Amino acid sequence: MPEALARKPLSAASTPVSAAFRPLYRQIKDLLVQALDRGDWKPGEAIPSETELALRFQVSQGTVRKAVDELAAENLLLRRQGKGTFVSTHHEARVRFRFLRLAPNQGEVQPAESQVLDCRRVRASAEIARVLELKGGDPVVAIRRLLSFASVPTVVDDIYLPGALFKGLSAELLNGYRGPLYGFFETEFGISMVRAEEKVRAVSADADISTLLGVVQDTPILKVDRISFTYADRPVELRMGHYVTDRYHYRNSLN
Amino acid sequence: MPEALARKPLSAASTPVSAAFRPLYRQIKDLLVQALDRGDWKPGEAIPSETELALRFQVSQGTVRKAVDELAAENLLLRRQGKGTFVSTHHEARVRFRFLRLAPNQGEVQPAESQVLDCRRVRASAEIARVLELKGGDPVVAIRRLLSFASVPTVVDDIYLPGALFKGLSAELLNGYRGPLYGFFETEFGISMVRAEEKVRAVSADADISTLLGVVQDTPILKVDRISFTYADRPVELRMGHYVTDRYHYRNSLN
DNA sequence: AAGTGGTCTAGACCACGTT
DNA sequence: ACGTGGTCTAGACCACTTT
Repeated sequence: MPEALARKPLSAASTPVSAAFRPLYRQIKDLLVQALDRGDWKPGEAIPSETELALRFQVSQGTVRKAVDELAAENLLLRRQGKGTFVSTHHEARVRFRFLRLAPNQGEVQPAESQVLDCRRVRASAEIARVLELKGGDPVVAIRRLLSFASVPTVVDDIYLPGALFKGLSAELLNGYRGPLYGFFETEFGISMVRAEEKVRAVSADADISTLLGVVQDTPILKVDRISFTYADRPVELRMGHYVTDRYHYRNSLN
Repeated sequence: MPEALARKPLSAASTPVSAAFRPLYRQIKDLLVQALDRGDWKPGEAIPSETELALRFQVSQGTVRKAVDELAAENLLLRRQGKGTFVSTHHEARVRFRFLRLAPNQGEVQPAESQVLDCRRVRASAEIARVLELKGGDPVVAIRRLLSFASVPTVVDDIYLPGALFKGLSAELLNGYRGPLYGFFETEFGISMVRAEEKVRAVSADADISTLLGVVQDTPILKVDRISFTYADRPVELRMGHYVTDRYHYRNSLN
């Protein structure tokens, strides 16, 4: 990790043009993200203490604090008073909750049962290549899975992953794993999902989907198209979800 | 505005039990929210400067800063370097964007044309009373409106408001107003929508809705049930939206 | 030049969890 | 008792906007 930071980036002598002014704490934030991206500290682990980081970067503790504050606000880090600051992991209900917006109309959230129906390696279509920032024809892993709650089929997900990042991924591996998919990706492939964008639409269930979900054809289905990003805002997953929303709904907060 | 703040709330002598420890900046934050709720400063106006507030509350500027930081993060306030800190208003595209999640599949966001179809005063059903924290039978304003983009009908909203807060609201008034509904509520009734919770489902268009939206019956419709809250987390609007999502989608970010 | 928010520092002390 | 994050302070200086 580099030590000396520019306190006056791009504004030394003649040009006080601060068009690209970048505060110290933001530079430190970037360095921390890079470290996370490199895997210097694994999900679930503690990062060095604030005083330690302050020493390392040669800035005051308050400056490190502000960088960490922002990363905690973005949910990349998790602060726990008295214990330390930890790398977020999908092996926590709290994080999982942010990525599964489906909630029951009544009662408590049930754990989902996941069943992988298909997992094959294919070549990226133009559309998928564009979204995942690959070249057309690049290898891609295509997964179809069914999520059930209390044995009621509720979600069919079609998932596309860059083949280069998920070598050796198979239906057997996936079905042998208990727990959230993103937790699996994290521990088995070192890929942390950090953020996602979703587009939600109402569509009709086609023959395929209606069969899998056990509903009559043309039942209204909530279609959720998701692009997930890892640390440096690199897209690493395209997911098309089909939700039955008679007993469940997609929850959202507007702030 | 009260001046003296408890620096050690509920933990004076014998019991250092900080079960209810409340930092200074949070107390100040609460005072600021109360002031906003009272309407001490109107949407769009500047609040006093940080140094002014620090003086007023008898704390350091940094403590005021932290309170304002949180309110800015929650979008109640808007900081503008060199100019001041302003009360958020729905008369800004930036704020409106947060509350209208519908975006076109292609092209830029168009301004919506709003047409109020109905506005009447009714008595709250048990369900509506529960959500709006009223008594069953309390007066409620019921509005039905149609949103169109480039003359294409796209959204039907059924809106319910507490009658006591929206006296004199009528279809004429509503239709005479250009701009976002929440901006209208803000300037005409002093009600600021600050936060909302939504539940999204896929349903079939019934006869009513399909006619209004110009689609065939049983077309899949995105149904968006929203509860909006004003400053002290008081619910002040129940809204049931019906979106046609062939050319538009509901966008969302997972962080 | 003056006023605003934004950054950075250094230090004191508190709350929380672990040893 | 110790180490962690959390709060609060006071002061210096920077960046941005307006006068």
